[in-house]
Amino acid sequence: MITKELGKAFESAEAEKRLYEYWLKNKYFHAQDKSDAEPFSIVIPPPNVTGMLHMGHALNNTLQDVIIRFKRMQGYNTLWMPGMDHAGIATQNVVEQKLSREGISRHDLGREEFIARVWEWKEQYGGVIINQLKRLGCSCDWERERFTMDEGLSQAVREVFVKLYNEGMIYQGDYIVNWCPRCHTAISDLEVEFVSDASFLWNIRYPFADGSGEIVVATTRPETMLGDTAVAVHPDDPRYKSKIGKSVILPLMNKEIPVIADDYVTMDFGSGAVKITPGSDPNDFAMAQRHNLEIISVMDGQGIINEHGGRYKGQDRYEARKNVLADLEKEGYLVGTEPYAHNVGQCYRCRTDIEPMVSKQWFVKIKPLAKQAMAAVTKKKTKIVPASWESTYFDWMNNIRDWCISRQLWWGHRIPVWYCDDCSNIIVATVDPDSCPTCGGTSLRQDEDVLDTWFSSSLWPFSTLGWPKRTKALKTFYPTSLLITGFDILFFWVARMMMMGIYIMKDVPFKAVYLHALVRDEKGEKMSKSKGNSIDPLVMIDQYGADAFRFTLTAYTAQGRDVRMSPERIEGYKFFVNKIWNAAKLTLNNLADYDESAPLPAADSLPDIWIKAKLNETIEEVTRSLDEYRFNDATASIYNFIWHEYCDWYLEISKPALYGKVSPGQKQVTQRAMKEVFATMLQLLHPFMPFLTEELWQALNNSDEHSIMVSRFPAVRESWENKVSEKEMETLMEIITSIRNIRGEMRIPPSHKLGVLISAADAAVKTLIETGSGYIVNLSNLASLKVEVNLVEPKGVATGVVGTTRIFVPLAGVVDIAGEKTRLEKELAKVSKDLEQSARKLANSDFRAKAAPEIITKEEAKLKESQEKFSTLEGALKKLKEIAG
RNA sequence: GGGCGGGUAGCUCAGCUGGAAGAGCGCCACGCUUACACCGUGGAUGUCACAGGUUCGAGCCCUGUCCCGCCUACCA
Repeated sequence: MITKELGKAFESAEAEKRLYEYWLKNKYFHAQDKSDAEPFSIVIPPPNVTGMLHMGHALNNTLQDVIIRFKRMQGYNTLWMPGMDHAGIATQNVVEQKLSREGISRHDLGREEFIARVWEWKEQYGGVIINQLKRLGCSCDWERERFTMDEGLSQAVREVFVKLYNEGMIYQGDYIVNWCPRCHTAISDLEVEFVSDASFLWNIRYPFADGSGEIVVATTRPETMLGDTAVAVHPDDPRYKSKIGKSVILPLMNKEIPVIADDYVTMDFGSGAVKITPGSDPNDFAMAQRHNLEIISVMDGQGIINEHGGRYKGQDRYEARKNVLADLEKEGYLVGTEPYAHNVGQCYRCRTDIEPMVSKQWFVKIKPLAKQAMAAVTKKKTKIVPASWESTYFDWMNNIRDWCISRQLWWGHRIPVWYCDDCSNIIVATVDPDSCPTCGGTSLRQDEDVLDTWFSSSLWPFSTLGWPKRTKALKTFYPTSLLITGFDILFFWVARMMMMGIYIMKDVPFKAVYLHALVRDEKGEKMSKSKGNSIDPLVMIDQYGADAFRFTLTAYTAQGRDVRMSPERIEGYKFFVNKIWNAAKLTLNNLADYDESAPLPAADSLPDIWIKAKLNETIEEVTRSLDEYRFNDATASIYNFIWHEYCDWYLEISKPALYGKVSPGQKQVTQRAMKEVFATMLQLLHPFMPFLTEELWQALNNSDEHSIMVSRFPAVRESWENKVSEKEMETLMEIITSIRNIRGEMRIPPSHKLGVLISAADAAVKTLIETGSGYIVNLSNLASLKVEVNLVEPKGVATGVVGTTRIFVPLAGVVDIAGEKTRLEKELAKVSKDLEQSARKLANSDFRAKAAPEIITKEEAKLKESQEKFSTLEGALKKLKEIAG
C-alpha cells in the first residue's frame, strides 16, 4: 500500500496551521441542531473580550477539547459552544486608559459616544483570545460563537431581569455595598478580595455628655468616626449596663450620640465598647437598622470626605485619617495606639481599598434560588467532580447574601427600568417604552446603571443556544452535558448558572461540572504578570508544538491538585512527539509493500497477539479514565503503551519479520497487525494530540479524505483479549531482560555475541522458548541458544532466573568470575528478603484464617517462586565458588 | 475563627474499593544495532511528615501533633 513519506521531524508550526484550516474547511467542528445521534454539549467558560490566553485558559480549554474530541469520535452529536464575555469593568478600564492617552475622559465623550468607542475597540482589538484558542487546537463550533453583549444575549438578559422583577425576585434599595472609589461602582461581595494589612488599632476616648467620665472605643479606621451615630456595648456587660441610653460627645464633631446595647458586641474585645458608623461599615449598617440609628455617609464616591465630615471636607480618606489622628492626639482623645493586623477589602479588578458605602442599588433575592441550586446537587441532577467541592458549594450557598447586580458603569447591559418624570411610575420592560403606561407621559428616563457582567454570564448555557427563542439547538443541547472550569469561579459563575438555569429553564444547566485546579509555576506560586513568573502559552506552543503542550497540561491534571507548570516537562513530551513521529516513519516505511487485499497467509504471531491484547487494555484504560475525568491516568496509560510497549518491544521484536527475515507470509501478517495497531493508537491519542495524529493518519492513509477526528474512537474488542499469550510473551520478555541484565552488569561488550543455555522446567515451557528463540536471539544479541528440560547447570556461567526457568550465560573468556559472584550475592539478598516476608505471612495462623483465599493463594505462589529463585541462585553461587577456589 | 487540600526516590508528582512502593526528569555504566542520541540497553535511589490506634495485613481507614498551601468569616 502507498503511504506518504514522512520528513525528518514533525514540523509542528506548519502542520498546525494547515490542519486547523483543513478541519475548519470541512466543518468538522460543527454540531447539528437536530440529529439522530445522542447530543453531547459543553459551553466554554467565556473568556473576557479583553483577555489574552494565559496558562489557566490553556489548561481549561485543553481539557474541554480533549473531552469534546473524545465524545465526537464516540459518535455523539457534539457541540462545543464558544464565545466571549463583555467584562464590564475590565473593558471599560481598557478603553478609558486608551482615551486618557488621547487626553480625554469618558465624560468628555458622553455615554453614547463612549459606548460606540468601546464597540470600536472590541471590533479592532477584542477577541484576540479566540485566535489563540485556535492555535491550541480547540474544536469549538465557531459558527455559533456568541458574545454576552450581542443582540440575542442582551435580549435574554432583559427577559430574565423582567421576569425576576415581576416575580418579586429583584428589588431596589438603599443598602450598604462594596464601593470601589477608583472604578466608581458598587461591586458584589465576591468581587472583594481581602488582604492582610499590618496596621494599628487606635483607642479613642468618647466623653459622656453629662461629664460623668468617658467610654473608650477601638477602631482600625479612625477617619470613619466623623460619621459615628452611636456607641454600642453588650447588653449584659456589667461595666456598661448603667451607661446604656446615655449620650457621649463625638470628639472632633462635637455632637451627641447615644450609647446603645446590642449583643453583636464582643465583651472581651478591647474595651468592650464599639463605635458605630452605619455609613461606612456593613455591620454597623445592620445595627443601625435594628436600632433605627441615623445613617451618615461622610465620603463621596471618590473616597473624599464630604460636607458631613466637618472640617475634614475635601480631604481624601487616607489624608483624613492622618489629620483625624493628629487632632485626636492634640485634643487629648487618643488613648493609645497598638499594632494590629486585620483584613482590608480590595477591589479584585484594581486593588483599590473598598469603601463600604450606602447607595441605591438593585439586588437579586438569592435565598430561594440558592435553595433550588443546592437541591439539584443533593439530588445528583448535577454532579460535581471532584465531589470534595460539594461541601464548599453547599457552604457558600447556605451563607449567601443578596446579590448586588447594579454597576455604575457605562459598558454593559443597561438595566431595563425607566422612570416616568410625570407620574414617578417605574416601568420595567423587555422593550424600550415610548410612553408611560400609567399617565401616558413621554419624559422617561432609563436607569443609569448596568448589570453585573456575571448576570449575563449566569444565563450563558441557555442564552447562547438561542433563548428566549425556543430554538432547536436549545431543545437538543440543554441541559448541557458537562461544564469544565477552574474552581476559582465556582461561586462567581457555576453557582449562579445553577441558580438561573433552574429558575428560568426549570432544569439544571449542566449534568456534570468538572472543576480543575489552578496553574502555578515550578515553585508552586500563582503565576502573575507582576511577579514575572508567568509562562506564555503561545511561546510554549511555538517552542514545543501545541500537541506536546496539550499533552503536558493533560498529564498534569490529577484531580484536586494544583498544576505546576515547567517548560522542561513540556520539552519531555516534545520528545514523545518525536518518538511517535519516528515510530511512524518505521511503521510507514515497512508498509510500503503491504498488500491489504491479499489473502492472509498465516495467523498472528505471538507478538502480534500480545500487542493487540495490550492495546485493548490501553483502550479500556483511556476510555474509563476519560469517562471519570482522570486525565493524568489517561495520558500515562497511552504514553506507556506507545513508548514502552509498541516502540520498545513490538517494533523491535517485529523487525526481522518486517525485513522478510522470517518468511514472506509472516511479513504480511505482521504488516497487517502493525498497521491496525498503529492506526488505533493514533485514534486513542487524537484527543490529546490532535495535530500530530491527524498528520500521521493522513500519511498512513495517503489521503485527507477521512479525518481522524471524525473516525470512530476505538472500542475494546473481546477478540483481542488473550491472557495466555500475554503471559507467554511476558515470559519471553523477561528472559530477554534477564540476559540483557547479565550483559550489562557483567560489562559484556554489546559486540560480543553470547551463546546461552536455558533450562526449562517442563516440555511446555521448552516449546514456548523454542518458538520464541528467534526473538530472544535477536533482542539479546546471541550467537546461539539451546533449551533443555532440567538442564544441569554448567560450570563458569552467570545465572539468571525467570520463574521456573533458569538462564545460563557462559562467562569463560568474557569476564572474571568475581563479578558474577558479586552480582549473585546482590540478587540473593533481594530474594531472601522477599522470601522471608512471604514465609512470615504464611506462618501467621491469623493470616491463613482471615485473609481472602485468593490473597493466600497468591502469597503461596510468591513464596514458591522466591524459594526456587533462591535455591537456583544459591546453587549458582556455590558452583562459582568451587571454580574460583 | 471555621472549612478544604497537601507533606511518598535528588526534583515534579501518580498511587482509583487496604493485600509484594511507581512514573517522568535527573543520576551512574555501556552503546552511533539501517525509526528516533529529542535515542537504546542495564543500574542505583524511599523509617510513604511524626506519634498512637483499628486490622491477619495500613502510603491508603481512625485519633492526635507539626509543617505548607488555598478558600471562607461582621470581633471593631
